[in-house]
Amino acid sequence: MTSRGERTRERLLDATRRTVRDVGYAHATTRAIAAEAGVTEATIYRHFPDKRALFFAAVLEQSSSVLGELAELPSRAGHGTVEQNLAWALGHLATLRDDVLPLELALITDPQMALPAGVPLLGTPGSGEPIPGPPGTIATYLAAEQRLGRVRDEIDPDHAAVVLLVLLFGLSLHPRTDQARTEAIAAAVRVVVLGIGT
Amino acid sequence: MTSRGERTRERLLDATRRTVRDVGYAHATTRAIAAEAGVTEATIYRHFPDKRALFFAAVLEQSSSVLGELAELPSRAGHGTVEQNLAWALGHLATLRDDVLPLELALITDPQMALPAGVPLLGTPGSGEPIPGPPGTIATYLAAEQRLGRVRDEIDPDHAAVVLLVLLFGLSLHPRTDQARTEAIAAAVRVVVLGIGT
Amino acid sequence: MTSRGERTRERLLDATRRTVRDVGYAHATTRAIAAEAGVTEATIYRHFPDKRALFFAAVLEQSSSVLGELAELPSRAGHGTVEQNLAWALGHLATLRDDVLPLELALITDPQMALPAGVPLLGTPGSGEPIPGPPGTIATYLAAEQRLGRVRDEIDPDHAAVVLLVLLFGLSLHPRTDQARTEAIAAAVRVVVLGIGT
Amino acid sequence: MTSRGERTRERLLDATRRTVRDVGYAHATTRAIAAEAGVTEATIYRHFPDKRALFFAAVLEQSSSVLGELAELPSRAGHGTVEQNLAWALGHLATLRDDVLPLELALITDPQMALPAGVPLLGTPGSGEPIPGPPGTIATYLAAEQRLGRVRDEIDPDHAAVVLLVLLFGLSLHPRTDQARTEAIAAAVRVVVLGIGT
DNA sequence: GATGAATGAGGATTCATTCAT
DNA sequence: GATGAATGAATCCTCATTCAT
Repeated sequence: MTSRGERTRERLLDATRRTVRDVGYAHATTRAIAAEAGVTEATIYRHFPDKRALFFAAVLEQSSSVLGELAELPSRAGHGTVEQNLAWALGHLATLRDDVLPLELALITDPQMALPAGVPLLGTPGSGEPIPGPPGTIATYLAAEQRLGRVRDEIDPDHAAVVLLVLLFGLSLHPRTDQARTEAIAAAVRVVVLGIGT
Repeated sequence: MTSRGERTRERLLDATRRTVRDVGYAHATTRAIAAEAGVTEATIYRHFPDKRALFFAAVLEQSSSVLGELAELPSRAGHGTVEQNLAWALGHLATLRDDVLPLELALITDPQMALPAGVPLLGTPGSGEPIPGPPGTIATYLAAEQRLGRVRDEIDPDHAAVVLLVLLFGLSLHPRTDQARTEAIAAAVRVVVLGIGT
Repeated sequence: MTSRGERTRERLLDATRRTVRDVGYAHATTRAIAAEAGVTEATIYRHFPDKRALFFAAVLEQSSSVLGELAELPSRAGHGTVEQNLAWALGHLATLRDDVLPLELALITDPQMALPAGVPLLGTPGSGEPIPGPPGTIATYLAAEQRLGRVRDEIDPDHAAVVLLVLLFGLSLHPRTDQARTEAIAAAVRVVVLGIGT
Repeated sequence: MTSRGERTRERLLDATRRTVRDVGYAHATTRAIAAEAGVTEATIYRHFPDKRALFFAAVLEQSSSVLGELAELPSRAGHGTVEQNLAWALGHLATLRDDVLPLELALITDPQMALPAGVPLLGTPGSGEPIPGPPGTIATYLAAEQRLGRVRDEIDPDHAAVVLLVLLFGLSLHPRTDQARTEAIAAAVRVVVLGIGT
């Protein structure tokens, strides 16, 4: 039985995501968010220490559920086709991107906006250690498929994972219907799996 | 002979790009830009109707020169390897991205910030008409290579072009040294050209 | 047998004095005080109608005990030296000042903050009627000493009392250790008793 | 020929002093000051980096002229009576106090409000080095009189100077007419010069 | 008796923009 | 052609206070 505070907090997180989606990060002011949530600006500050914390919470909450499901990707190695599995994974992540992208962009764009530990959605390959988050999960999957002979030996799983995620990232920037996006993702995945060259 | 006004205008455009690069779009205020250019804020409004116009001008000016050089890509079809040509094209575009990306992101992120006609840096495939700007140029090149049998028949040049550009876009988000970036681009292009699958 | 309410009230008064002393009047918010007392802000309003009332109570409570002891000063006339007696009185009042000064200053400084009747810590001489509070007590003492020939005839006891209190007030503004303060008071009293001139 | 900016700056400083005097430091908001000066709040920030700077400027400007005149006090040693000279000096400083006191109190009261170097109106004796500002000037004067035999040998000039200033400080807290204040100062000075004891 | 949640009014500060000079 | 001065609107955030539980 969620208390009143719980519910307000949730309403604020929802309102934050909605507002950012609708008017863009730059115009997602505390005023706008409070109005969208049907509370006063001051209420925001009863639940979050400041605006940044509100935004991060809005992202993290949304991320964790999606990322949880993504974790099963490596166990799909050997089942279905590589193309299907990757399309499934990226399609999955795409739903996350819609809510998370604007903030991610703000994080990337704004040097003042430092990340709190965690949330490495894009990740950096080549650093040696196992990469956490989506890049790592996808790389692990690709390595598994490589062992099964369903992915070329020349491919570096880490690099390929980043290619795929970056692809998704870019595709997310084009607003589309869900239907169209699924297809766009499928097409892009096919290009990467097949390769362009003969 | 460039008049004083010309020179001031140029200084403002430079200052705009520099400021956005350094402090991020969100903090690229008229004050900061004017200071960087060594003029007063009021001077901005002598040369541009408002802040948006200043930013668009800053992007367009930078773009046109780079895009001009890109135009020769299709004529490279059949010469060198496909991988080399694509790496060259993307490497070329990457220099542009550095100056232009933050603003592009702002444009994409901020609904209030509508594009003035033109400047389709990413482009949308599947709309039928010939696509202008980089996506079109790359698609044209890929189609030419396809006719020469150096690109698979199953590939849709428009889709593939977007994949490549989006890839570049994503890679631009990871700040790196020029050296490292060139390699990252090369690696990504190889993945796409070879394909992941066996 | 102090009830829970009594104890909470006392904790609030303590917390108020402590908070004002530590962070200054301007930053002694209801939030800070409640936190210091280990209760919720709302609890304050269960015990006091508003913030002003809390502050006044915090001062009055502290004052009354000290002022009670000061009342015996006049009866010291003729005993010890004048200098000793005055140093004792001012030293006594100094302990009060520490807790009360910041609020006194706020009262003096802030026109909106009207005094509730009573609490005339400094008092105004020359108004004819017997002066209540410390100024009156000290004036009474000085008059008694005057009659005993231990204080000059030319001295107006009322004026001299204010001089002494104002002195104390001023000395209180310099934060010092207890030790150092006692000495400072003694030195100041000596100056006033001896006189500067030859 | 004072420029428009000069005049506005002056108006702001005036408005600051007036506002603090009228509504107290706590209620001297940027809004109130701007209104009093007949400008917008934003105008304040064209002339001063922040509120603190505005307040300090308002004090310093007022102080410097008065303090300049005080500098001639030591040269009065030997002329007139000690009592007259001290009354003149304190009377002089009193005019300053009216404008400066509320801010001084704020400075003293608010731990967060650090002084920018300078403006040591009260000063701390006993630190050995020559004391700057009013305390130092008065101490210098007293020492000079001491050498002339017009001030007791037992008196420590530094301590006595602080006593006098602190006296003034305290007296300033009682709002009075100029007439009444001059008399109060004279009476207080007489008490200190004569001494209470026989 | 006390709390957690909510709020309205107001705080200092910044921004893009205008205009007289 | 450029500037110094000014502004209105908006920003994030805080405070004293209220009320249902």
